[in-house]
Amino acid sequence: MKQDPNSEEGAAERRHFIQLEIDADLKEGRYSQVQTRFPPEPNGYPHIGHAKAICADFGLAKEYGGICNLRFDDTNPSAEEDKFVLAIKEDIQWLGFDWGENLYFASDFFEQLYGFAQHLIRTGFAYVDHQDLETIRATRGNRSRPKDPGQDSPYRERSVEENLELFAAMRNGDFEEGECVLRAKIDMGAANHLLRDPVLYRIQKAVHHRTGDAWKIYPTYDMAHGQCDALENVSHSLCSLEFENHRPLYEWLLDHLPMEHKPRQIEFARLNISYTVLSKRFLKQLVEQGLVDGWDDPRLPTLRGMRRRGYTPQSIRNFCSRIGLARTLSTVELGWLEDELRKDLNPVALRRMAVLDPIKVVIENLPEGESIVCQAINNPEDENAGTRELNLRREIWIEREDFREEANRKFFRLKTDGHVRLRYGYVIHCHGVVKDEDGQIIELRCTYNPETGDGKTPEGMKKVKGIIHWVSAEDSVPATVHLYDTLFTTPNPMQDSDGKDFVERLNPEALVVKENCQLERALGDAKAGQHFQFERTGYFVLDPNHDGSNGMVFNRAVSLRDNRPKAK
RNA sequence: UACCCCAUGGUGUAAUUGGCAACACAACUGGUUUUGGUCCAGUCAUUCCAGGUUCGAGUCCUGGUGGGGUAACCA
Repeated sequence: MKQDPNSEEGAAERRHFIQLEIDADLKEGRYSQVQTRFPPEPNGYPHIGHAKAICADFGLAKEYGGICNLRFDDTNPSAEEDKFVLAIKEDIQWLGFDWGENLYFASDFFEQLYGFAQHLIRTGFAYVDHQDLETIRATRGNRSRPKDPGQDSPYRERSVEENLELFAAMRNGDFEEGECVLRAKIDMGAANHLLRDPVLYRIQKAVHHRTGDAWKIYPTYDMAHGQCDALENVSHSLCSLEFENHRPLYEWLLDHLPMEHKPRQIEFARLNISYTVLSKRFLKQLVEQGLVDGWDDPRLPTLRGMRRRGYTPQSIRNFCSRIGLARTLSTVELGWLEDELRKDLNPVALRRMAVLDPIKVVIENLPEGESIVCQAINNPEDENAGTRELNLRREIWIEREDFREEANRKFFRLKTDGHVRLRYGYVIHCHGVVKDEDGQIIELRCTYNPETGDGKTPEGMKKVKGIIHWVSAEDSVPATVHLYDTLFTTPNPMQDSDGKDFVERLNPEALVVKENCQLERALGDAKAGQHFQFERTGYFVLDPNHDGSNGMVFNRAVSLRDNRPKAK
């Protein structure tokens, strides 16, 4: 068996910068084992961008024989909900990763984090500030003159006792939201503005999805994240590049707190994919404005959307391994995702015939009531998949686009007075076209050549190049098929600077519904989530959201690669 | 504007840490094929620019240019 150097198994050869850093840390004894964590905030549904992080966090832990925790970063109760905790867990498991016993919530650490804050106050590194939000922002630095130092808060030099008392009062609910915050006392002149006395705790009286109203104050990201990492014994805390300038603060807090264990933050570039958006904000907009049918719409790059569309966990993992991990901003071609799915499905998906846009063909020399049994191969990539029988009958369906009254040489399917082979069947000849009053073709009159079974070309006959799929009318199962295309019409919908809203770049043909499809009989007992290759049209999955009460609905996960030259 | 980060083919990543620019995808050409699929073979870059160090620079240094992130009581 040939090994793909980009597959999960073969990836050992090429090491990305994080692997090299971990190698060095292990070699120099900075850490004795690798411990990572995936830290989502439960405020939305994961998408393919999260899959990159999940694969990195869980994948690296596995590779080094370590552990990866799942930690919910639930420090902002007004944004978070329990349903997202469930959804995130579900998606991670679907992707094929398992946190086992290692499930944490930042909210589990609230008491300890409170103690850390008291420690900072006692050591003179934190104070309660009564200035309002605008004042704090303004005094941290002038945006047009960022080099000027900020101004100290008038409350900056309060006594330890007073700060301790006020902080306890904050916790107790004695203050209203916005009345005061706890700030770190670092350096109001720091070049990195994040170090200009950042806010550590703020008052929020919202109900937390796990701790209810037990807390009136909540730690900020900076106060919570690194400390949770440390408490969980995380060695390598991976995050995206936007947290880069939080790293000095991450380290400052760890250095000023009584911690023996110091995790290390390493940032990598987040994922961009052409023709789609990977930003929670914009995805949310599409869902809320009803521009797509919910978070699991197969057009969306959400994990639940992709799952419903027919993407496999393996294909997504292979994709993540193929794109690698780096600090360079990049946009991956959407085609890679499709490619990985085809690669995953091609060896295993059973072949079936399905006519998506049917046109009737009458085979005149095949009498009514008679049928010819044809042996069809279930999967040419897998002998063990066996064969099935198809009945060729007088009336069959073929694809409307497989017939042209006139066409150039590059079109080698059926033409008037031309020949084409029915897959696993016989060569037919078209000698008549029946149209309705509007000129629409409603039927083709053909004859079949009995000498052409089993792919044979009789002596003296020109070999027929075109082969098309078909379904016998009497045996067919009607169905609806959803065809998907890119969500947007341009590769960088968010970056185009033509002044238009990205919504205007939505692709109206991202979903095309085909309602009168005719499937071969074997598809009648397809199970939800089962993948098929419809010959010549793509890979399809039975939509799990349709129970079959209104007929079957198949989603096209991805088309077959299409190399056809443009035929006229 | 300030701080930080990044720059290798159409795309994404490599380059034994200073030693013949590699892999995959796409594209193009051909071959095989009862799927215009799969599979097979071939073609496709003087590493953003300018200097410098060196026998030797994609890699190190200096200066540009371009792109990105941040400047929240979100994460």
